[in-house]
Amino acid sequence: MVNRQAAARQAGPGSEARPRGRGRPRSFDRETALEKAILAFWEHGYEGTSVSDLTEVMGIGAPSLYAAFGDKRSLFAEVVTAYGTRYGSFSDRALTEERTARAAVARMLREAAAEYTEPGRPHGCLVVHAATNCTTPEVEDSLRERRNANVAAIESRIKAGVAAGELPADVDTAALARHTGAVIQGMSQQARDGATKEQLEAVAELAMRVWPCP
Amino acid sequence: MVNRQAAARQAGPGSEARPRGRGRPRSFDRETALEKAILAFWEHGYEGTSVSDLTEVMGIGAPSLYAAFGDKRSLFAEVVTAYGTRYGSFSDRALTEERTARAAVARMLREAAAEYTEPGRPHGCLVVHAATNCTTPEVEDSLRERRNANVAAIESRIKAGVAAGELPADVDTAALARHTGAVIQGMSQQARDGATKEQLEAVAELAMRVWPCP
DNA sequence: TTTTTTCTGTAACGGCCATTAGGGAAATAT
DNA sequence: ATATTTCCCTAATGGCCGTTACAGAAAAAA
Repeated sequence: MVNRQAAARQAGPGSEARPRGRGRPRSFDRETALEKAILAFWEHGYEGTSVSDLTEVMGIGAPSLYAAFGDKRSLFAEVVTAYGTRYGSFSDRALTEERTARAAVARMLREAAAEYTEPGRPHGCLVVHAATNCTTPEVEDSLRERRNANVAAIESRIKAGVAAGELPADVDTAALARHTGAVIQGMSQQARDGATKEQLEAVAELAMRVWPCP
Repeated sequence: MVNRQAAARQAGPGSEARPRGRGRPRSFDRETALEKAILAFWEHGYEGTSVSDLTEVMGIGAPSLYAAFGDKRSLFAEVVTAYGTRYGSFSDRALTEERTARAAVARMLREAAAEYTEPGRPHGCLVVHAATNCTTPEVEDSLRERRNANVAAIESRIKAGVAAGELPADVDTAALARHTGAVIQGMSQQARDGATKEQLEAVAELAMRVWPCP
């Protein structure tokens, strides 16, 4: 019986290159299914997305899901990682590619305004919203650690800026970093609550006024 | 059978004064039970708190809960209202009691840092976190409306400040208000993620730098 | 072709969810 | 005292949860 598209036999790009096994190959593209799972978890959160929801949007049966991704927890873990590389990388890029700490943070905030309101996909940030009030503490903690790591990365970039002489030596790097993290997370919440790209860009621009004069 | 404390016969203070009915009075204090429900929903969110959890912390059976508060939805609605008056009123007080818009917002942010990290109770704001990724859209929307109403109240106070000549007439009141809302919501998230009162106060103080010089 | 391996679909598992029916207990009113 | 009203406890409801046994289909290897 072939009631679903039997496309992409060869295990889509980016999948762990299995040694071309002997049996029947899976009939769905793993990466495409993972993308659907990302969107579902992004929009409805970890507990708001049932396995039933997942099998529906991924277009596969429950046994196929468990065979390809393990249980719900490990699928979510993979989703979070893939989200980071596919949708959350703007943050790291801003921090590494800009010449000054100030420019890095300004770009990070400006791009967040666009990313969090991009049409055709869920608003806001998966890492901020997908595991709030989670019955499974490990899941909630995993995203909390990512958020705190993000703040730490911002502080580390700011410290580098201070070391480079861009900023006064007495600047409170920890407070500046936490402020940036709070603004980003607040922008994500605002995006979920209906704020537009332009409104968030105005917030981002305002937030940069806390920096010492350039 | 009397296995629970039979205190507070007279329907606690603040309860809707029933006409002193004829039958057996309820054996628990409604306000105390409601307070326990507030704490439970505050910490674990609407869907993260089961009716089973509620009956346990409230110290009553499920039928008593349904008789006294209606179903889970209406209990949550009452919880949100009571939370607003018992724990969330600092915001309105700051907006109405201070002489200038700037002082009002500064106090609001400063007090949020303390409220959101108060020991002995859940961190952060119930309105921000208790209905994220909710399977019941009405519940999620009800808190969203409260958040947006809060931003609107801030903007209204800022506009009054402009009208009073405290601020330049060309200030972007909407952006300033949304920025304040985003910072508060971000502070709430940071409090949930482990930030201390002092760290949040530093964020609040930084955030006030976006205001035009006083 | 036959054999072997893996995937897929059906259907079920126990467990927790929110909610409530029903009977007996408790307290007031008479 | 009895009658009346209301509450509380036990236990159950149907429904969805995440997960998996099982059987058969499909494709590769021999």
